[in-house]
Amino acid sequence: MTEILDATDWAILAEVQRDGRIPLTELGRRVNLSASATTERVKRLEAAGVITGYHAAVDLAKVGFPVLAVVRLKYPGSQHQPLHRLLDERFEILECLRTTGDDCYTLKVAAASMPHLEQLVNELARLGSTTTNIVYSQTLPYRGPREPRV
Amino acid sequence: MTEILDATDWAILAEVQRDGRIPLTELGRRVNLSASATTERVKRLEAAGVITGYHAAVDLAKVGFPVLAVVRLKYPGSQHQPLHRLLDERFEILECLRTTGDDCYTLKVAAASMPHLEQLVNELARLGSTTTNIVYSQTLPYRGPREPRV
DNA sequence: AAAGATACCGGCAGATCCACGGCTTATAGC
DNA sequence: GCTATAAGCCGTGGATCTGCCGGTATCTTT
Repeated sequence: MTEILDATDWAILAEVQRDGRIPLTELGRRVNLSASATTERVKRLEAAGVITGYHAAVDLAKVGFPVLAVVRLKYPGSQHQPLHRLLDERFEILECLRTTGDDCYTLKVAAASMPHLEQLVNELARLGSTTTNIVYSQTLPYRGPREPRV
Repeated sequence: MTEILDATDWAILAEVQRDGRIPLTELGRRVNLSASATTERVKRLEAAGVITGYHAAVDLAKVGFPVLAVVRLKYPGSQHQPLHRLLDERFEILECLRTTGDDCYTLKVAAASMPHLEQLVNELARLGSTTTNIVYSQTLPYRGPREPRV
């Protein structure tokens, strides 16, 4: 892996990010490559760690978590174990980013109801001071990276 | 669709969220179902919109975006078109949530370098006042929902 | 008790994946 | 200029998986 991606690699990434289950022959058709050449490209991208996996996306509301919130957590000391334990226990915490700035962590939390969210925030508030924002809507659902303009 | 998920459905969701390319026969083996029964379950989940798609995950740093930041945007008026145009144009914006609270939008932004991030924040700052936090690390990368404790 | 609905299983035809060897092009060294 | 090596691509064939079919067991409905 020359650590550089050409236009074909980016085209492959765009397709598999859009549809992770696209057959290799169809993928090859879209990027103008044979199926076997496409296979080699994909395997190389996987082996290099560029593609880290394939995952199904699940509608949170449809599985009983209609409430989504962003919680920022300001940590007084440097005790990280309690947070990690909470991440292990509370599956309602979907994502956790450690950031610069006044708030050390930014969390994405799913809840079944407002009381449920309140309870989750209470648990987080035992670790530090929290700031909670409810998500109205995903204006832009997560999308992966694209090829930069040249 | 009875609009309710049983334990087997949740087991299927857990597996396909972990590995979106798992063959149906192997999936069936893991959830103690035949391949055809598994197929029907998965199709039902897809048709009901519970599973919204399958996507490859890409390592941002490996494709040239080592800098990740959370930008909160406070919007003075209610002009949403400029933001939507920016979302269409700037693929470096990976996600955008509209939230309650002082800051109307929370964005996740990927950049190739600090100057690049600065430029992106400058563009966002033309729309409103911004608060930017650089992401040190993904303490917990996004994980999907799990079955609630009963 | 019979009819219907639901969920499951097994089997088969067709599609897909995967590993192999051969072909072409690019590069380096002599 | 020529050869050796490597990288990338292609086509093929066997193994696997998927999609569709009918059949069975359980539960509900009438």
